[in-house]
Amino acid sequence: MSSAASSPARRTGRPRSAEADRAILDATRAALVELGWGKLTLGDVAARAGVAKTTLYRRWAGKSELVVDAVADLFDEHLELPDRGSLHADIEGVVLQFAALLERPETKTALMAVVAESTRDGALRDRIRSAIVDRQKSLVLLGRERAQRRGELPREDDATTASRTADLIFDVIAGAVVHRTLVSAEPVDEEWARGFATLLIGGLGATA
Amino acid sequence: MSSAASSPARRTGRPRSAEADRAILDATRAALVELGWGKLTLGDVAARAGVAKTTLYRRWAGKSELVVDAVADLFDEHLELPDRGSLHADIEGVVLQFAALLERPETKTALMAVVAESTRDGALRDRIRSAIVDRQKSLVLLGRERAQRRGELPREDDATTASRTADLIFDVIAGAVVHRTLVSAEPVDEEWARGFATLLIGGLGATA
DNA sequence: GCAGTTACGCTACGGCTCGTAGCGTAAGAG
DNA sequence: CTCTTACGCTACGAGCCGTAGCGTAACTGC
Repeated sequence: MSSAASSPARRTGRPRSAEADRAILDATRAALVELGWGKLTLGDVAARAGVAKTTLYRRWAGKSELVVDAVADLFDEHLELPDRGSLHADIEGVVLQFAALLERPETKTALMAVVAESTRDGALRDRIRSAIVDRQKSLVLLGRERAQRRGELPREDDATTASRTADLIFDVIAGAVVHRTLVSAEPVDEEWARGFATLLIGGLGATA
Repeated sequence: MSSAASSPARRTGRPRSAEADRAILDATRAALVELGWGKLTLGDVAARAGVAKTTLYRRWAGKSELVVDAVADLFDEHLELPDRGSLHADIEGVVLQFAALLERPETKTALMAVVAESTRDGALRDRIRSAIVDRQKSLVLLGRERAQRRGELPREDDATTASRTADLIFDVIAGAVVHRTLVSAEPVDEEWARGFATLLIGGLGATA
């Protein structure tokens, strides 16, 4: 999760302070809330964390990488999806789950910014994918599996098309929530989630 | 469109050079392609445009405002939707239309960045809405109207719920395309557009 | 204990971008 | 021909970036 390379056997020398890691990530989130992405500076984060600026640069290559890790923690803690009994209710569940994370000021201001940076930085894009996107996606896959067990969705025969439609559905769900929240700047409340789930399950005909 | 205030009667003094406006916006798009949002500097844009930096600052308050206007021009020129005869085909049309704009390097790197900034700047959000989002939305509304004339969609009785579902559909379409392009970083080709249109019209059941 | 290794805090620095001020000049309006 | 506004140019203080150098702290293995 952090930038620390996967060095399972670091035998010698002074170990890196895990406390400093926590302090830096906490400070990053706090600075995001107060200043937003644009005015956030690494010097300020270091000062808030009570850490030298050099320490911060020894662990993260830049602003983007740091912020990805900082918000990834939130996705770790707040993503779970209880079984609500039906496909419709489960979709409402994922939607409200995503929305709750996106409405935090930390994530709201940070996510689009790092995605924007990632259009020119493949490594950053991979980091975002593994730290954030894939964790959202797992919720969608979980919901589909449940629906298949309930008989609400047919079991896929071909693995390729199954994966392709799963990608499609994920882009539709996550995209709609993100667009509603950040572009339209309207709240994703229960009413909206209900309407969206109805649309997704039944299609345009079902909205009438 | 530009930052020039709506002063219909500017009677006296030297008029602002429209040519400079064009040069600046062209230079901004070129710089976006070469450098991306993050490394784009206003001084560089001014130099490319053959214009003094002060001239640029007299017209735009900052990077975000300038970039919004620069990419808004592209949305002006490239958004239209020929009647393809059916709702399904028209949806594919909007999707490919959006995607073609989003796949340009200028817009790809710029749109998410300004949206990110807009989360802390209401004026910027309004500017994005009127310059970009509303123009996309008009395509969706046009497609719905056509479908209603063809009898593929029912005419709405209540204006309030009609507007609400239109907003929903717009967020779903635009959000899915944006997410597919920028987050999943996969191409929006005709195959994807076909699958998406099928999903949107028929719902999850129709994908089987 | 003691040497070896790595992380930390601190200071300082060149380089870049920002956004503005001041000045003389260019271009239309009346 | 004068008034008014825009332009190009230069210069500037301010802030942030990312790194280097140094002495100190923490932990490991002999």
